[in-house]
Amino acid sequence: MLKNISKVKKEDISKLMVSFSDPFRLEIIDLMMEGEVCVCDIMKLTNLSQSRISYHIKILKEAGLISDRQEGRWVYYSLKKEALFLIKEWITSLTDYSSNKKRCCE
Amino acid sequence: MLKNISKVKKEDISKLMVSFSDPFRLEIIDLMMEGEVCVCDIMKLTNLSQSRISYHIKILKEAGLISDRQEGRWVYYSLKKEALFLIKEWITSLTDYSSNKKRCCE
DNA sequence: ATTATACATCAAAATATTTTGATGTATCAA
DNA sequence: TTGATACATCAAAATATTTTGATGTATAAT
Repeated sequence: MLKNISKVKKEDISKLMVSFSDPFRLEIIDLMMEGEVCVCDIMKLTNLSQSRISYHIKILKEAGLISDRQEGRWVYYSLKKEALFLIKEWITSLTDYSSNKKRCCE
Repeated sequence: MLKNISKVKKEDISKLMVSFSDPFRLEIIDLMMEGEVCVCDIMKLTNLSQSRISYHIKILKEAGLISDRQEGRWVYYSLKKEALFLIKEWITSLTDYSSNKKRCCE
């Protein structure tokens, strides 16, 4: 059995994937595609409460998907390209290496 | 605001991402990279119980990540390349379009 | 100093997911 | 037709995640 073909660690992938597994987090990620956003931006553009947004932001941050930059009272969040590439690399290894092998005899 | 740049639907992505968000499902997916596996294979190669595996398989199937093929008493599961490519397309749109734009004035 | 803003954090409640063990169904072999 | 195997499904319990509303902290404006 070939296993762990990709160099990317499964625990890292799992955590990153959790980021994408919630529709509200996907919304937030979508907003971040435009560039930096603060919690107040997200509040304006979605109907999520402040603490709810902070909670999801925390998940994204702990997964390593976003970085933050404080400027006065504002904290600007943005997607980390390296994390995006890590996922891309992993999913590429999935598509590249996954075989169509049938069970037997063909 | 540019939004939903990728043609891929957010609900589809979210469901597919849920597939990857559990470490046991990642294990199962990993095994499927070799080709078709049945529940009994997964039982042998992991220490998960039969019903537990069936549960996770169901999640993967409902997300559209895997397909099944029955052969006598066995059901063989395998990754659907189309689903993998869908995810790849989506993550590519994320990396391609996400900007490094700072908040203002630069 | 006082007040307002931006956000984090907390504990409790609400909700969702996962696990377990039991039971059900279909296929096959004896 | 009886028994074994492979797997699905179910309900209950266990566990984890998410939401809410309140409170805390830092920054900045008055």
